[in-house]
Amino acid sequence: MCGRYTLAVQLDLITDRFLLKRVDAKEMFRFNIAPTQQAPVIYQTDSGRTLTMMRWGLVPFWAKDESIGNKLINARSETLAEKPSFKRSLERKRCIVPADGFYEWKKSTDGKTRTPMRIVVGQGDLFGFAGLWDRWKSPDGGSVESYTIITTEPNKFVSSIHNRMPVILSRDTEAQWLDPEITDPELLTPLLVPYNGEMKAYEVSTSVNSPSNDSPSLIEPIAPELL
DNA sequence: CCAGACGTTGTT
DNA sequence: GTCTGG
DNA sequence: CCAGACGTTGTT
DNA sequence: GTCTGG
Repeated sequence: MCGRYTLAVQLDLITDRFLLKRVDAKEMFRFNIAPTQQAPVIYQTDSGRTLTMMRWGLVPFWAKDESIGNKLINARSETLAEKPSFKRSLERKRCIVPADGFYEWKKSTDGKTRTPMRIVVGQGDLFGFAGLWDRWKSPDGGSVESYTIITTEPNKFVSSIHNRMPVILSRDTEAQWLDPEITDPELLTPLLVPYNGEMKAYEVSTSVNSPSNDSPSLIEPIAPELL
């Protein structure tokens, strides 16, 4: 599944790649985005595609407190249309989560050790995860925007590393995913399929294990060869 | 009817 | 072992 | 996802 | 808010 990812690119590149109309975020380079942290998310507004910072871990609008978000960091594509926590966001609050890589921990055959791998698309291209978001009003009057990343079964490449993978939207389905006119789950879930383009993966340092680490060295290959 | 949960991954 | 926090 | 805590009474 | 279980 997807519990860590990277976004180490210039904001201009994100703006160009996703045709953004508004950018409500500062320049940043992230090498270890972890649940509960703030990260950039793209969603559709009246004025066009907007990028804004949200908390990773969905807090549905009806939640009594924020803590439910700690559990809702992923949503299974196979069932999200039926889940109370995701159903409404699927219809009305879909988003794209920009990234340039994600981490999966590959278990050794004996199951005793887990090796972090960084997986990238193409030649390390910028891409978008399929996500859902929501806005939660806190008792003190503030509001919290949060998101979750949708998962699916792995494609052939990722299956050698892990048994789930995040949904990476193909470029030509991104507009449909963000289109507010589309609200029928039957039209949306077919977009949530395993990525079918080229991917690469390489081993990285276990320094990535700790969410408090976030430096360029985390994405350096520690083994000389790409898979 | 009301009360209580609302999730995933991974492991067994 | 299981839950919480980042 | 992984890391780190997991508790109470009482005192500062 | 909405669904499931008692």
